[in-house]
Amino acid sequence: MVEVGDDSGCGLDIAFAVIGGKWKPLILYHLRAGPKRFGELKRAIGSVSEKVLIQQLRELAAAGVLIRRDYQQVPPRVDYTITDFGITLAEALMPLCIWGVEHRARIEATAAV
Amino acid sequence: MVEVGDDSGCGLDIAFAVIGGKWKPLILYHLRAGPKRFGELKRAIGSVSEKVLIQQLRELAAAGVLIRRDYQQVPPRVDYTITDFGITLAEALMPLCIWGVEHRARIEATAAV
DNA sequence: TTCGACACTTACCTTTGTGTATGTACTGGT
DNA sequence: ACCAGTACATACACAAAGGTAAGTGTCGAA
Repeated sequence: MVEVGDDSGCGLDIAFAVIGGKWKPLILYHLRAGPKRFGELKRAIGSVSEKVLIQQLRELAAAGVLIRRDYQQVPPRVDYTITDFGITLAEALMPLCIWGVEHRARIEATAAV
Repeated sequence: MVEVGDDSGCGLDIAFAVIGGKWKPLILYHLRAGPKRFGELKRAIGSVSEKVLIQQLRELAAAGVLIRRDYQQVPPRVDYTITDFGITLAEALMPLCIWGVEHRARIEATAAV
């Protein structure tokens, strides 16, 4: 879990305490469209390991941005739903999303891809 | 340097390829107000080490979000200025900043502070 | 009856990121 | 003569983050 650091004046440290984690922004992104099961998320993201996916889902749930719902069935059935609180975060993330799309070419040209 | 990963559909991977680094968002935040010298940034941020600050400044410069200006003086005088491109990124970061400020109390209560 | 799907868990290992400590070349102040 | 400040560089060390591979228990399909 990422920790809340020194007061930076702006709230960036707080935001990154929640979305800091390789796959967390992507998880939020995918959950905006509606609840997803663990396996669905895994396939949607692709290159994430099960261990880390679970771990980050739990941390996001602990922060209150999503909810884990267990249907108590066997074989197991679980899904994850974004909360209203989580939606506010996902929305704050959208401009970055858009920025990335707009500048993808430029950044890919710069970075050691 | 953070690498550009798989195409995630949204542009989040691109954005995080640029601002991924513990102090990069904060550097951008401080440079919005105008050019700053290395020492000024260091004092402004506080708990960053010189090594990492330089490193992240160079990476941000390589990505084109800021410019390093060397006055060729001795003792050395250098400052860092955000570019127009960098400003677009800093602006895309603002909603997260605001989100953090608004939800600071809630997150600090949740996190292991 | 063996296999895959489901949603995990655990132990271990590697990579990445960040920090510490020290050194450099030069100057201005005391 | 000595120390602080300037903007770094470099070697080393450490911790966190992420990945790999294996195992869990139950079910239904082949």
